[in-house]
Amino acid sequence: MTSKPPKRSTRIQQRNRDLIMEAALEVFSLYGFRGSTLDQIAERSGLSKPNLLYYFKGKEEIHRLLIDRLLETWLDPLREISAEGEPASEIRKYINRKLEMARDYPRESRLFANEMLQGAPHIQEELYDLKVLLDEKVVLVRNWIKAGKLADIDPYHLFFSIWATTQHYADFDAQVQAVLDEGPAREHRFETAAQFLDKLFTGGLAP
Amino acid sequence: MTSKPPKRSTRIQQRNRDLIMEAALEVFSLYGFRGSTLDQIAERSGLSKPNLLYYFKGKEEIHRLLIDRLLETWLDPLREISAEGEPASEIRKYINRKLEMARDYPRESRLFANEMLQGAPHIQEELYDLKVLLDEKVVLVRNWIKAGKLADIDPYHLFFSIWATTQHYADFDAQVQAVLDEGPAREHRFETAAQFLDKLFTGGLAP
DNA sequence: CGTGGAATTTACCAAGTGGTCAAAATTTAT
DNA sequence: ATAAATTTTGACCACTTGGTAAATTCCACG
Repeated sequence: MTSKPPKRSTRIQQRNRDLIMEAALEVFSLYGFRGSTLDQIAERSGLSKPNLLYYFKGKEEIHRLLIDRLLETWLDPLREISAEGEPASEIRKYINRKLEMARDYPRESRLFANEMLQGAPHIQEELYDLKVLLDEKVVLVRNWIKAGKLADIDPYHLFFSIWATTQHYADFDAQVQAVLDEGPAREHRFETAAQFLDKLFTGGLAP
Repeated sequence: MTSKPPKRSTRIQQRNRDLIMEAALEVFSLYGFRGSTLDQIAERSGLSKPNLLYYFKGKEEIHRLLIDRLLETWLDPLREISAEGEPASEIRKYINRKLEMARDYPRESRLFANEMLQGAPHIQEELYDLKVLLDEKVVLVRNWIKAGKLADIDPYHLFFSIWATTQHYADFDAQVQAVLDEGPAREHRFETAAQFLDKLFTGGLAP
């Protein structure tokens, strides 16, 4: 009955868990769950395979923890959309934050995309949480529309289009880079994208 | 030196090759190249694994043929954008065709997405062909802008946004369906999407 | 028919896979 | 320093993987 002391994790545990998660993110985001191997993760992390499995129960657990960690921060920008702000600027802010995330965390975006492509087998619950939060914001947008502050568009598809256009720069980066000439066009693609999306949505959402 | 007669393929060959390609599309589009197995493809096609390999040299060849076939038709809508037509309606037509393809050929879209997520390792050449064609259309759009028929936006990113928003409904269908309430909203998602995208781009591209 | 090529199956690899286990090495606390 | 706890490794294992070879069945044709 005596519960053992909290057993706080040591420095080594912290470091190695981080190393593994980092390597796993790299691998899973590239090949998806089924296409990734523990050997790849082991090599990238600099640890041996049995050593990985000393820190995590198995491949599934590593993947699940990655997805959990991802979803935690993924929805932050959506949460921050505020009913108080000016509609146009709230949406612009949201687009910009999403675009920054695509730029700064492309692997997380690809991990998510991989999961979606496979039909989201591991995150049905989390998708429900997303729905609840989204429904809230949809009401908010509907009110903006009713108040004549936004064009009369379908809010769900508005969010779809924002997700699609911003995450595209992470998920399809290979295509984006292949198509843009090397040099400034390629290098400043995120700035140009920000400008373009700003114009597109500003014009497209004006009442 | 005597070249053998053309050796036209039999009915059985035709049928089985089709069966295999169909099954392979299903599997590859879900799991990507590394995550898919010949056994899965064999099972789905109703043939035995050695029988698959009687018709194709190996996993790589099947995948490559699928990608080749995909790219052949993938660019058709882009090719059809005409300098003669009205800018706004040409772009609207393009968006609608792309959306129809996402609806009718979601597996092809996901196959492409999988390839992109992994950095497009197998289709660097084809991406160059895409770039050539796209550059052509970019000039066209630039002329429309110069003529004052379109807002002054970056044409490359315009195409990125069209690709992203339309393919989203195939690639992220799991998310789209999870978020939309079951019933008409979910069932008519492509019609609603068409309406939304029409408004978004019409408004966003008006000069 | 029956026979020669086409199609299919059976029985296999060798390499790669996720995972286990006990022993060895190392770190930590006393 | 040394015992205890933690960390790491090497040797494995059962199963899956892409692929092969030979034997067998099927089938169109004279």
